[in-house]
Amino acid sequence: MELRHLKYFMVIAEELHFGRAAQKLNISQPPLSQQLKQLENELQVKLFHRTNRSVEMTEAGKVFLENTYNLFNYLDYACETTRGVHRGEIGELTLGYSGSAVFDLLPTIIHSCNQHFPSLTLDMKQLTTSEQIKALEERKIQVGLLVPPIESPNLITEKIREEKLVVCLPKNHPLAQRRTQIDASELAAENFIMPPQQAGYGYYDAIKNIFEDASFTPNIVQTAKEQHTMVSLVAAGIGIVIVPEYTQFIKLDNVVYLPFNKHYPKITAMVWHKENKRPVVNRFIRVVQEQVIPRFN
Amino acid sequence: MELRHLKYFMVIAEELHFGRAAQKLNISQPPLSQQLKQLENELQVKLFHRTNRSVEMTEAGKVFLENTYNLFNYLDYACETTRGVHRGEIGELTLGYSGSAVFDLLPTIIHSCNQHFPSLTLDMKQLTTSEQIKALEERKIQVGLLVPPIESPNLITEKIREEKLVVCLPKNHPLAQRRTQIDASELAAENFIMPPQQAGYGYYDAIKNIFEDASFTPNIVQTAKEQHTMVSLVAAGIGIVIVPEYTQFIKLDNVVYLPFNKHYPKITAMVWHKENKRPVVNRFIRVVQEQVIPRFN
DNA sequence: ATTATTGATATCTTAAAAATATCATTCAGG
DNA sequence: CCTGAATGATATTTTTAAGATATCAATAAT
Repeated sequence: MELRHLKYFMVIAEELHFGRAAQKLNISQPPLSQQLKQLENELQVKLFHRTNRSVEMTEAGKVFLENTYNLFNYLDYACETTRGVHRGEIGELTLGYSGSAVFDLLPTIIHSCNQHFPSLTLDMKQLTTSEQIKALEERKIQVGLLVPPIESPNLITEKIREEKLVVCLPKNHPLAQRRTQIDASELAAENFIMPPQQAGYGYYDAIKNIFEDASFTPNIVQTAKEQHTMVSLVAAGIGIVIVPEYTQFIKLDNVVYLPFNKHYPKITAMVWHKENKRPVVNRFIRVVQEQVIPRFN
Repeated sequence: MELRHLKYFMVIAEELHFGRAAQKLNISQPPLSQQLKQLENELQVKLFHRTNRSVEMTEAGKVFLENTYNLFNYLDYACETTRGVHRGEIGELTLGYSGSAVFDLLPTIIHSCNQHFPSLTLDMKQLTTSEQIKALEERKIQVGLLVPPIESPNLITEKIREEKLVVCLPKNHPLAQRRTQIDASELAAENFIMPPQQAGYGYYDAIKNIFEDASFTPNIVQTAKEQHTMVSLVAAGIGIVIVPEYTQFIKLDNVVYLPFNKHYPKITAMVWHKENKRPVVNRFIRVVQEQVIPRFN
């Protein structure tokens, strides 16, 4: 059985006339009779009662016709879905993101995808930069939002935005009263909370760069992975912490955020695997490039 | 696109190797490559990534494979259903029946069909004999259970069973005290309730036959279509009525049923259209012939 | 009785599927 | 770095089967 047989059968069923059906199919009548006969032989079912004067459907024919229509509809649907996947318009991908993307970047991406990429199913996983690099290599996630630099030669990095680093300190801290810009050297004597180095070099190095700029070696009293944790430790008076500016969305009663008098940037980048073969991933990247990155620059 | 393309695609997807897939399909490798290429061209979608060393599915290919499996499953189902309809194993029909079939015949038929014809959907309509004949001619019902004789040359009749006619009279009637067999002539002076003649000749004639046998002209005071109605009228003292024996299932406090001292039969028959083309109808008739009729004889 | 209509059949033609032979690329092993 | 095995693609020929033409048989309308 081939789809040709089914197509011919449908047209005969529409016309109930072999001659007209053949015309509609741009073939002559005899092969049409033959093809239908083949179909009936294979099914072992007569699909039409036919005398030399008239054609009418059998009960079984009616049922088979119904099913044939469904089959072709399903085939159309299957082809369209497949094309959609090919063009990257349909599909799912897993996005890794570091904590600092939660406040503004992630909502913007989700919103843009809802608008420009409605048939994307976006799974999301919060991971540190190093976890993301591993996950990208292992194809557990397809795209990561993290803090560069990254080493891997298999991964492509594209900068999304730059955040200023700010200092977060308890409200009752002497510097907090000033409510003005801070010079890094003023922090020389402080106790610092730091992100763990193994979570990723980018953020860690951006902070270390500040210390180098101010020429002092910080006194590190605690490490913490999550932004929330770090800010809570500040509130508890354990020490102070340098965070990207959007962490200011975390508002606690007894912490304040103050800017530096110099621009210390922390970069957030989108990263993906060089040898990606999934169209949906390429399209997602394009949507971020075209819709999201411009809003942050 | 033809089913051949899809079959080939599935085997390539299974093997991920053109040579082995071709072997499995009993064709050589080059035509397999070509057919797949045709499919990909028609879809405008690459279904496999292939280097000269390896074959792997694309995202779109995976989706199309899934759909292809579904398509073939559906096709199998469609063919099986169609064959079932052809053999008369699947389908629905409408059965007409006269009131007197309700008590024993109809339940037996339903039970037999549930057992021996489970995928039959049986619609049922209570109709008089004449209504059934009309409905059979108009193909509104496919089989009827009625009281012969019938005239139409297009209809085939087969006797199912014979019932004795009995007389139904009020408990306080003088004859009711006897509780023995009645001679028809004893009823000469009674008031009679009769079925309307236009409901069908069979039952009416069977009763008329009794009057002729006893050589009197009955005094008809009322007509009624339904057995229930007739018996209720007897209970109300309007008159007496002659009914088939299974009407005794209708038990009212102040009516009794008495047999005749002669056998006055009423026949119930199965009737269907001579030019029936629906396999399900033939099969139903066969089930009744083989399963139901023997139980009543 | 005659003719037009309609699906089936027989035979021939053509298109396309499949086979054969060969090529290009790549990777393994020396 | 070369050689050979593995593998999918390409070119060409062969075979299969779809389709065309001519014709028939049966039926219904005139």
